[in-house]
Amino acid sequence: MNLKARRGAATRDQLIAIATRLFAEHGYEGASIEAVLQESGLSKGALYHHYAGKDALFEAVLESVEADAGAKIAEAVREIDDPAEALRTGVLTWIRLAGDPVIRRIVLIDAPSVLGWERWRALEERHAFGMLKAALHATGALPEDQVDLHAHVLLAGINEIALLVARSGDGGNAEAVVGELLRRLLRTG
Amino acid sequence: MNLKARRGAATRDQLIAIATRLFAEHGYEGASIEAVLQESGLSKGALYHHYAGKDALFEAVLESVEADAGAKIAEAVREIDDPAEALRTGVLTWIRLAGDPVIRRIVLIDAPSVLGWERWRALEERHAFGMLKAALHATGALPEDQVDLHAHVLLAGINEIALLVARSGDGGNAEAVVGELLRRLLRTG
DNA sequence: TAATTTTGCAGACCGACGGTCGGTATCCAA
DNA sequence: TTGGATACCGACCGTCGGTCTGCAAAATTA
Repeated sequence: MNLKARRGAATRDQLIAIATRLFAEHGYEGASIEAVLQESGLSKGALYHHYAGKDALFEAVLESVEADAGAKIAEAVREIDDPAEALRTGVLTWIRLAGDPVIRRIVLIDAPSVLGWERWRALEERHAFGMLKAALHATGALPEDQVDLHAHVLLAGINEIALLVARSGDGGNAEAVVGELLRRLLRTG
Repeated sequence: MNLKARRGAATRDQLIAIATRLFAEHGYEGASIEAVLQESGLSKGALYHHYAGKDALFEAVLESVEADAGAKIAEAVREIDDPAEALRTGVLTWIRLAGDPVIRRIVLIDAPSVLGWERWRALEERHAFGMLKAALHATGALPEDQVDLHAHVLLAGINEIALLVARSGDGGNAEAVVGELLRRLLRTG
């Protein structure tokens, strides 16, 4: 079970790569399965052998995109010891990554609508949201039972800022704004 | 120009009402134009005479839903003099309204994906976001040039809370959380 | 090595859907 | 009265997501 498995994995990778591009460019609705097949040179049978449907393909794309972003953030934070500083850097990295339409369109805009809020939340729990919660927890600035809620509010605010930054191109200002936002939300008082 | 105009308006109202229900129940993708026509007893010609396409119908639905919510919030705040208290009440009313799937699914989940972020923002500016900005401004708690940004972050956080409340059903806790959130975000320091 | 099963993939086919278009009836305005 | 605009009808079309049968090659078993 090796040659065939490798071929299958390669096919999946190819489909994910192409679908990621098309979903980011045209949105979920605007990107057609047939376009993915045409670009990949594969057949419908191949795609539906690996993915149950268009939404499953989208979910796989989302998973891959988030995993990628997560790795980059982990890398950016790797050598930072101070939890508060790590949190700040991680958030700013995330905002910078959201400059890429792949993140913006797929993760921030289309995902909740395509997967439904519940499935979307479950997936986020394993990625951006999970990381943020862990980082928040590490700072120790919040009571244990408030971490989850604050993470929600904070992530929502961060994502909104990311969209604003992407639109205005004013990346420089984001730093100050995020710093201020964190200070306000984390102040235990 | 009266009987015809009235008939047209009535037809539009009917389409909006039915489409609102179906969009809320099945989401934008899951709700078919044909289902709307079947329930209304109208023809395709009628619908496409009034609306340019499915997304235009959705936008009209969204407009109507937001206008409705806006009116309810305005009503809830009408006799409150203290701006800070009005802000708090308005926000809590909005969260309560988001208990309705019509608001949740259409406004909070599907809208950005269907309209695209830009068109969505422009529409929000005339409704929830506009009201919030005005309310924030009235409190005088923020420097003029920070109102817009804070309104974005605040609305994003509020909407997230609304979704959480809707899921957990824990409406009682929302009050305290929102109060705390407002206090933190508006504290000028 | 031979037989059998499983896996990866092909592509014809289908129903549903969003959207178009020519046509008709009714109302209003000149 | 008549010309044009408005509201609406419904047949038709292309596209899209999804299904199904079939097949060759690899893996497994005998």
